[in-house]
Amino acid sequence: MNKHKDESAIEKIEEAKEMVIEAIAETMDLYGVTPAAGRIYATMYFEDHMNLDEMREELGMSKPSMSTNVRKLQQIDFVKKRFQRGTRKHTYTAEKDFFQTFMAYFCSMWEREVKMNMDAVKKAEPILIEIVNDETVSNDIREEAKKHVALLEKSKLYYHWLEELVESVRTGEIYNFLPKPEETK
Amino acid sequence: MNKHKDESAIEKIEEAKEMVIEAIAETMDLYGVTPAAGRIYATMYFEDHMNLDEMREELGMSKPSMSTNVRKLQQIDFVKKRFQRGTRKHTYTAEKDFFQTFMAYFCSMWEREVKMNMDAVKKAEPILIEIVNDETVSNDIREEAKKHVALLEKSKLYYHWLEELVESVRTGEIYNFLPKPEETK
DNA sequence: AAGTTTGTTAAGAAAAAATTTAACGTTGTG
DNA sequence: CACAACGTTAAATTTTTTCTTAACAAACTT
Repeated sequence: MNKHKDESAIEKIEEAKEMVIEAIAETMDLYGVTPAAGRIYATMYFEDHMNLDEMREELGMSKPSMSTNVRKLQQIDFVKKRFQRGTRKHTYTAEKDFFQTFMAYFCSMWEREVKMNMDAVKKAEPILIEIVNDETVSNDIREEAKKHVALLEKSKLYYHWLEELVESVRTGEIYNFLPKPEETK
Repeated sequence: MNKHKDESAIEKIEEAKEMVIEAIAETMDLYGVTPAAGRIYATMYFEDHMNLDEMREELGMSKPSMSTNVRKLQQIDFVKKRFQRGTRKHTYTAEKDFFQTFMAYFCSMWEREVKMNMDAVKKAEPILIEIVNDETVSNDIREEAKKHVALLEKSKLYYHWLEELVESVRTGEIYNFLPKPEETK
């Protein structure tokens, strides 16, 4: 229990953390955030809770930059605000369960994809179908419209499947098919 | 079959296509490409095949811009180069099967996430474990290291799960659990 | 073999995004 | 009630990314 040993140990812990932090930050572009936001999340990942000033100090960013980045992380449910009465100094906690972050992010993105594209398809398809059924229009044009309708029909199958994927992730049903691995004790 | 009718029909087809193109382009940020690249893909989606000049004309972009954007789309397997002997004018086809694009993109991204983070964990964890087992180090420091080890252990469970998800998407096994919807005929 | 067409690379310009400093509102504190 | 602390917004700067013009290399044509 000598002081020198302790200092060296602390250094090693920082080194180990830094490796993981860098990896997380680098792969977090998949979740649509900048490396800076990734670093913030990864830093919080190793802490129970932090406030903006602690993060600013740790990462050397300005306060507004922290503020906006943390908000982005909250929007994708990677970070939650911890409620604390009697003080204005908010603290934040990182979601440390990656199953949770996976679900939150991809479900919301996939849902958005389904909604936006299905909305467009629902508006576009009737227009095309009307042309297909209009016998006063040249055949080759009607054929083209028909091809497009077939394409949209096929795309709808995918969007429905994606909807079901979202549902099974949300409910946890997917873990019946792909069980979470056991913790080796 | 009069000319006026045909012209109006062509206009309507363009209008319908435009709706879908816009939606696809807008949601394609999920796949890490710019709106411009999204527009290119979405435009090709309605065509059998196109060459760079046709796209440039359609979208009013410069040739180098087309070239780089199409390359990006090829990298994520949304677009394939069509082999054609005897001419230098390459033509490209969009992958129209969204199940395919889903698989190509997410599997490759998830694999990258697993690899990078697992590599980091494999390097960082032994360092932490050494500290945990070092009895000459203060208890509170060892406790901290222990907490981090537990965190990394938990993350490994997720990465293993993600690996299996990739595998089941690649093999198509996932469709046993979540069948592709039937085409309504 | 010279000329033309096609696609890519290089360099510069334009556009977009992120970051910082400064100012502001809000809320707890003395 | 005035002051201080905290977080957000606004405006301006810097940085990064994207796009365009221009020059280039490769390969087909005649």
